[in-house]
Amino acid sequence: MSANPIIDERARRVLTAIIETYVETGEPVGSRPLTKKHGFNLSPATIRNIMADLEDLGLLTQPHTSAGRVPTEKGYRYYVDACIGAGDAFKERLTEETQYHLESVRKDASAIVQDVTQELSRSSSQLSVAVAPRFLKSRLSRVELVPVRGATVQAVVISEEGIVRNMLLDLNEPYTSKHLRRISGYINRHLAGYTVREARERVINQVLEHKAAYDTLMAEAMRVGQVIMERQSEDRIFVEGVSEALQRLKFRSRDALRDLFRAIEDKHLMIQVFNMVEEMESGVQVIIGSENPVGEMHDCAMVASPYLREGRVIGTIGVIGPVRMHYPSVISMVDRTARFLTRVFSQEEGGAAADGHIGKP
Amino acid sequence: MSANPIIDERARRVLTAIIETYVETGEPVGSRPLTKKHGFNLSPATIRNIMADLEDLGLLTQPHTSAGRVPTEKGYRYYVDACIGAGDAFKERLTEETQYHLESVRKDASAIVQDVTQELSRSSSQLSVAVAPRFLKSRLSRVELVPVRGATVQAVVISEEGIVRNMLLDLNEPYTSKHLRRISGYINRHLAGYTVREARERVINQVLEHKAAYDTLMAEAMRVGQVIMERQSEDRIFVEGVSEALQRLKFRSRDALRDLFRAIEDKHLMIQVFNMVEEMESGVQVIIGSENPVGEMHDCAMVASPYLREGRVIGTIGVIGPVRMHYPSVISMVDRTARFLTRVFSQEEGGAAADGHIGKP
DNA sequence: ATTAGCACTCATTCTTATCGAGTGCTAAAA
DNA sequence: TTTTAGCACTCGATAAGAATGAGTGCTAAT
Repeated sequence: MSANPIIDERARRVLTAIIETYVETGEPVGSRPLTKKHGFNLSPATIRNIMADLEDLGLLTQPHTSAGRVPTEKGYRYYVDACIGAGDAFKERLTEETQYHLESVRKDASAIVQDVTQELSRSSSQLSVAVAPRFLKSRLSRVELVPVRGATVQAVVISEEGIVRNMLLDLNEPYTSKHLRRISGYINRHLAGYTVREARERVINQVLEHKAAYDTLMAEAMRVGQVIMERQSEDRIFVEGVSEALQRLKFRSRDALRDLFRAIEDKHLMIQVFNMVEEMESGVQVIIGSENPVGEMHDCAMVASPYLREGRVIGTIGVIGPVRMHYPSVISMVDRTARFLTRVFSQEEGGAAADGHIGKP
Repeated sequence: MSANPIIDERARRVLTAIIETYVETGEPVGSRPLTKKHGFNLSPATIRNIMADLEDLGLLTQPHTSAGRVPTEKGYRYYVDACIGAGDAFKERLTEETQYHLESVRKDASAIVQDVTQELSRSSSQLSVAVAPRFLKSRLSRVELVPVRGATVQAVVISEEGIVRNMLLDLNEPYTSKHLRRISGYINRHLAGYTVREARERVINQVLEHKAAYDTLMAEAMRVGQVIMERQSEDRIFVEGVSEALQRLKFRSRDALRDLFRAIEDKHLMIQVFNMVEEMESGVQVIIGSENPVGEMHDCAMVASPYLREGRVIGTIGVIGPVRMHYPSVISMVDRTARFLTRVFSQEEGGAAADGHIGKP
């Protein structure tokens, strides 16, 4: 990860300096100004030679013959991989605020992620996106059915970690409370303790076994169980900080910007990207420009990290920003944020999944 | 509403023609092209005279001395008030699709509004916003408490219309299911049948009466009731169609665009605007440019309409677009959409508030 | 009351010239 | 062998001028 052997230390320092001043100014950086600002003990001419080498390696380009140098995507990639020291001065700042916001009012799992996403967008001044925790690997603890009216019931689904999801669903016919308890009883008996994935299989087996449903309630229970399982695995995506994004993301054309948002609004595309991040598994991932599988996102970079519960990935959070962004600080913020979510979802004491602390006066 | 006496019929026709071609082309419209396209039996010179009159009235301007005319905000206002016939050819189109989408999968109240907002954004190709139904005037039917873990419970709140809301909350201490039933029993006994507003008062009175809470459960119940009431009145705002908006909303500066989104992301400001719409009460409202109380929205227009349940306003839905927008069609779409929501929330049969029809194969 | 004609205005577009930051290359210095 | 100084060259960006043409206002004729 650290020492990339292609170029020597000096060239690396130059590359870093170029990228960092380019990120700052947004303008192609020339050799003379670079020597002024940075304390290299080298003349512009020497810098130019190094620049030429870096250009041969494909890490820099010139927009036109007589302009300064601009980093290429490959250049950013190299910079991110090899030039950013692990320990930087950007690590403070985030956590206190975030924690503060979360501690003050308790939320359910999705709301926590949404809040944190918003927080991340604010602190990074960037568009921020996340997928809500998925409970595919979470173990079901209990299901309660609350009659609403007619054949409609509200299902309250609780995982072993005390994470709650709600869904409205229609039964085949109105049942009495007593019958509803029977139905949820069936479900709890057969599915409690299993992950959503396992439970789904069990439901299917049960349905097959009891094809000629000997008990209407049992059949209803199985059907309800199935719907619940299907809904459980649905993904929910949060997008926060549109206004921040508008400020930062300068695009070739306005249409490109619109296409980006179209892509972001398209669940499937985002899921695709998030999956990519999760497959890597090793903390913060940086996806630069055309590395992104989604074409509409070729003009921007994404910094994202999965967050875990008990060692398993349950979701992803990250930011989308211009390729020309301040990676060290953003990477650090995303890392912190993902770790924070991991901590929240892993801590055992029940508070993490509650919404609405009744204030004691 | 219809006949505004300031200008005569012919001038009105000219104004309408100018605004409509301007909306179409986006360029100042001159006298000669206007006579070509439209079948006025008048020469350019005459049109110019009429234009000059309209300019004196403040309904038109010229960007510079020798350009065509452009409508002023006042011009749009006059056009909207006096020139748009009530019946137009734009009334078809929306309803079928929307209904289709809603009928296929059932949702809870907020989700319905969110879906419809998205639909409105798509069909109008505009940024679309809405406030979720507020139940301040809705009557409470029942509250159920489902234990989650420890002292955390999930409250399922059901209104008399079968509309459901969920919230997690922490009790003072863990209670058994039996005790929880007692607590919800108290709440249901004291608050069922009252509107949120009335219930809130009752809670306060109850608390005062039983200051030296003779029953812990009772005290807990009252506290829970209070929290539920407070949460019930919270507003939730939906914003859909950012990508559409980016396409349409051309702004003086990009900063102005960002400011607009900042304003939209600011709940309080949006609520302020929505309140304005609701106070008018008479169907679709058009807020043009600087008529908007929110400064950041001076560069765009908003077309919005409250939606009702049983004659009472419970929320608002609308679109935000450029001042230069095709008002007749947008007004019609917003109107249709609001009426649709009104119908959905007013229809008695229980389906409208259900989420998750269990498909019969 | 309407229209034709004409002089005038002024944003837009195109051309041309200038400027200057920055490079590459070569030859000298270290 | 590496670094530096010097110089010619490139090319975007800016500015100034000239031509274009759509559109108006005004006046006089219909």
